[in-house]
Amino acid sequence: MNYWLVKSEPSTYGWDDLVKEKKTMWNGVRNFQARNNLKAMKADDLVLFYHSVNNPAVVGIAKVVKEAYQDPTTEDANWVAVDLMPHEALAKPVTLQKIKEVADLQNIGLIRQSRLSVMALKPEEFDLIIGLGS
DNA sequence: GCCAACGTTGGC
DNA sequence: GCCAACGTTGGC
Repeated sequence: MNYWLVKSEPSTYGWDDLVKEKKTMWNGVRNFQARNNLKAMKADDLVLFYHSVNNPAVVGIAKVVKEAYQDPTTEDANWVAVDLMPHEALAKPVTLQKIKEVADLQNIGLIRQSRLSVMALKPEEFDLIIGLGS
């Protein structure tokens, strides 16, 4: 079991949209590092859902339902998509500000590489963030 | 709205 | 293959 974090701008596609749709195709990733992470996702892996730009915060937990396949929005075989569904909403959002206050979370991709849109989390990092949101 | 960080492109 | 220029992302 692996743990991940994906970012989305709520104005483009937010947690509420995912809950409403029950399932979404996570596509449009055009960055090699993020792509490699998408390819490494396995069914049932848990994915923190992070809102960027407006009130940046982790707002929910999603689950991988379909592993990487060719991104249907492009002919380019470099790019893949996965399918995600909502797993559990966090009782309260874990803000970026909060994450920055936790010493054990200073090494996650979110902090170190703020522009990466799909990143891996260690199990203990995942648990810490879930703990902050419950 | 601004600016820093970073990825990508293109000239040489 | 290097590096400057440029575009995009995301925090503030």
